[in-house]
Amino acid sequence: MEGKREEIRKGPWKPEEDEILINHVKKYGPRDWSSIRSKGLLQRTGKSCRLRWVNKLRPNLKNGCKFSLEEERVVIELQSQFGNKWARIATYLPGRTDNDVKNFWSSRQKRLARILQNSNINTPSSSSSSIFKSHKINKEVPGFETVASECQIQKSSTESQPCSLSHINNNNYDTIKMVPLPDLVINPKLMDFDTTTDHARVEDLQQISFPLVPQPQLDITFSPGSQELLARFEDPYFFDVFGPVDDAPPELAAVDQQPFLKPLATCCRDGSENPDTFFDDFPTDMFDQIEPLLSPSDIFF
DNA sequence: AATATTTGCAACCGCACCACC
DNA sequence: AGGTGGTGCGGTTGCAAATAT
Repeated sequence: MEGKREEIRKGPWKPEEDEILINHVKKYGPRDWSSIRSKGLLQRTGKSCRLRWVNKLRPNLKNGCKFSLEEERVVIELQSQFGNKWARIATYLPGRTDNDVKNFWSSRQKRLARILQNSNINTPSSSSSSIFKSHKINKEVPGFETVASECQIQKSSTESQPCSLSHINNNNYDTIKMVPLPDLVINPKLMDFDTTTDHARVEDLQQISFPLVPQPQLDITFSPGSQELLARFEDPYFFDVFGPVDDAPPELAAVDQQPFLKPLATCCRDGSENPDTFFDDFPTDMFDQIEPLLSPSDIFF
């Protein structure tokens, strides 16, 4: 029937459709998307064609390749500057689309939220995997809408010390910038974790890179929620979540000569090496009862 | 090994903006 | 000035793959 022929196709693209789209772009350039359908080449909307081209078919895309450390750093920094302007942020990342950046950020937010979640259930027994049993984060999770202060710790010295927030502050790190938000959220750059133990290791802390995200230094007035979480840093059991660190290896002393940022590797379709991200070693069940992270832009702009 | 759960990503939707008529 | 179509953007959803139990 005639109506049937006019039906608009949705869903995953077939290779044949991709080919038609590519040929169209070769002939006419990446424009006139609607004409693809009006010419009967594809039963896709112009919008759908454009999206397919921009996100998957365009040359030089880094499809199927994890964000490198440098890319992560750029996204974090630009997101703090521009907010959720994914298209704009993507222009700073060759081979990445706004969709890539958006998806990356979304995943990151969930991970961060879960880290925080775990930190919220901090009891001596809380590090058991049963308590850490993970769940998909969604809007049904109580408190999901609320967020918090961001705690950013910058490393500058490397003395091996028993670790609590105060120790980090006094001995291992020069500054702790607290950015007031409704609740408290730990900056992802804060810690890396031993996947076999659910524990953060001091050596990991020492090697984490700390992108310099420009943020205003503010007088701190914590919300009750933030104060509560901050108090947990002083709680002797707090690091049951992040792991014991007072048995840090002596070789830590040598770490301070290491660059903060690991060398970058190029990433790509050809399968070349891509460095692990900060989150690679996070146990998947680290976060629970999450609260989402507000972007700095939500707070300052 | 089978099943359940989580994660990452591709694609869609609704809205906004702009150019053209 | 207002209507229409094309395009771009950000948010959301659904599904397949990966991972956990």
